[in-house]
Amino acid sequence: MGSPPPARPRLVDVAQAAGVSTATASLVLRGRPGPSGAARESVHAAAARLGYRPDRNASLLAARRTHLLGVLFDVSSPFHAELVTALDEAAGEHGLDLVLSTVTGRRDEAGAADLLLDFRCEGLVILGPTLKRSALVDLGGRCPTVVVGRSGTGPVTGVLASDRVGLELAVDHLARLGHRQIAYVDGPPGSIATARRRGYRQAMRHHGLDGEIDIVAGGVTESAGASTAHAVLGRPRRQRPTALIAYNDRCAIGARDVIMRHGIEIPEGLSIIGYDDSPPARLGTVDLTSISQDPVGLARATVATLARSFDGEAVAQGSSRHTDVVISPRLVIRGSTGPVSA
Amino acid sequence: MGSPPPARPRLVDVAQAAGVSTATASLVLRGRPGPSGAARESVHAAAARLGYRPDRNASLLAARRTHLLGVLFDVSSPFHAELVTALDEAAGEHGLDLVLSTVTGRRDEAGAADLLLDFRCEGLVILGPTLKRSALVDLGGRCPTVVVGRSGTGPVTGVLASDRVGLELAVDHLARLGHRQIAYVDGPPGSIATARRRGYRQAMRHHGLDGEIDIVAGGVTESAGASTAHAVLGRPRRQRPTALIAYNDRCAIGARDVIMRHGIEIPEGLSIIGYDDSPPARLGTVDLTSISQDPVGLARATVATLARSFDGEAVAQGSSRHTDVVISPRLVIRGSTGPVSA
DNA sequence: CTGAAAGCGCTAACAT
DNA sequence: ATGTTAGCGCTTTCAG
Repeated sequence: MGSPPPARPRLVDVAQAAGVSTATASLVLRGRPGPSGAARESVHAAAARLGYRPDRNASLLAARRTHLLGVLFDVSSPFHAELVTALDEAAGEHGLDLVLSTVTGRRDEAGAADLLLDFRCEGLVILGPTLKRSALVDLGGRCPTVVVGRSGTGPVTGVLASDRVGLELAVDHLARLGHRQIAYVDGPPGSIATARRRGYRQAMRHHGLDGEIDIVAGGVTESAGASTAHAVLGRPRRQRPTALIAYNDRCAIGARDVIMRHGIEIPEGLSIIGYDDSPPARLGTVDLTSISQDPVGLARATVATLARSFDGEAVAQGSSRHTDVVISPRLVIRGSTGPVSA
Repeated sequence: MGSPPPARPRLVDVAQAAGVSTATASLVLRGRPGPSGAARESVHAAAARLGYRPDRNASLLAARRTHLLGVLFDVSSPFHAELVTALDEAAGEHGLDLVLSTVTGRRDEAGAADLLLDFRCEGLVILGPTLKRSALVDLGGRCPTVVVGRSGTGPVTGVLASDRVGLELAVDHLARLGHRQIAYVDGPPGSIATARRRGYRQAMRHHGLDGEIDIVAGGVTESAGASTAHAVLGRPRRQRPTALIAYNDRCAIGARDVIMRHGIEIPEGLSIIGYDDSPPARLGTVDLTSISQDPVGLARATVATLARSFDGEAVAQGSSRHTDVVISPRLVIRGSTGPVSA
């Protein structure tokens, strides 16, 4: 199982071994200017020899800087997984580390956030749309906070990919392939679904397809998508769309399943576009064209926003409505979309 | 975005407001015996009034106890997600909290583990089989360590679900349904696949089905499963199995896809069992019978093992081979298995 | 350029 | 039962 902690070497030990004071050793190890040549070498040598690793907790207690970003996420979300990975990378470029916290049976979102605060994070990243607005504002009041994937409120900045642009990309792509009867499979009640639905309408109008606007009930899950597909396939032939844009990949995949079992080929008989570019969409067997929210872009923007807030001066807490950072999503073209059949 | 940290109240502040010493306040806040009645009340009141939250770092620096369990996991694994959730719950029951660390572009497994050690975790939980044996042994030497899902080595205890029992459950279930031609879809090279393959053989023999043992090449991914299915469907009818047990769910799902597209009904035409009871297996549209490694059971055993190691005396570092805790997996019956067709 | 010394916020002996 | 006093391991003035 493992031995009890075998007394880690401390800074004093390194200093002693290097024949300098702890002050000098500390400076050297953090690459601070001051100590020179001889000192640096012997300290580094000693540290390496002893296998020294600074005690993070002691450092931060003394320095009042933790270099920690707290991330509140949902372990079971693949999208969050990608974001976390990207955030870690981005954080690294700013000399920051991540502390992860997740909602579990014993801890709701507020509790998970408190845990992060207890670690004295310098910034908070909230993934996902489930935290209550009031809780968000509260967090924002205690610590620089960014919420990813939705608009910010009050002191909290939102970092998100534009749903309007996302749907524009999807509709453009399909229109270019000759589709006109492009239906949109709606999501669950909420601001994200609203934005996407609106984006769909707008994009259709841009293409002069006002008359073809066709919004069908859907949802978040595979089975919601399956129901939607049944509904659509139940229509008379002429009224069936030639392409479907779904609220998200899961919903698209559920629909795809039913459609294929109906003997309709994809994309020959029907084109499908999902949203999120999630791992299942990328499977060879699924191969779903999808809108990517560009997790790497979101992560970079998030960390940059946060870093700016503690490096520089406090961010202008301007009008409570325009504190968002909006990036563009990307269209990932795969095999589920093709030219409309003659 | 959020305000700069508004000077958290410290223990002194609480003590002062309550009119007691920091020592008393400290004891009260941690629910330690000593202070009584009057003191307790006023301290709690003061703490609540000031919104006091102890500084975790300072506490642990002083107490040399972090009450932290470090967990090294793969963010993109749904199975790990379940384990993390269950671990958190189990940790809570022992008064412990989790620190999560994951492999990313900038940090390999060793780096992620170092990060955990930097947080002064009292115990380490390694999920997943990818950490090198030598690295594992190294970690085990520095901190009580448990590896979940595979056998331990040297000082590291393994906590795992028995693959032998798992395959027994699967074969039993199918045999009870009348199946005899039960094929096993093999996994990738490695100890897990070896154990499952062996379990399959053994279970078949138990049922007197030695002659039916049928191991086909497979893999980890959906597309591996798809290839396997193609191979099996390419056989002459008589030689086709009536049931398939796959190395894991992903592989099972890939196979299922191909089989269904071949016009074969599941389970009427063929029964399928997966392994891991992963979220996709539970989808209504997939509904895959699967072997669950019982994440909750694994988590409980893991935390208990670790907790024992720092509460009690050092664990007997017995023979380096028998340091495993093995639990029983569970069979989760869904719609992908049924009686063999007459 | 380097060392001595004073904390960071808390806990734990040791006194009282 | 409560208060006083050292530290935990590090950073950081401030002298030398």
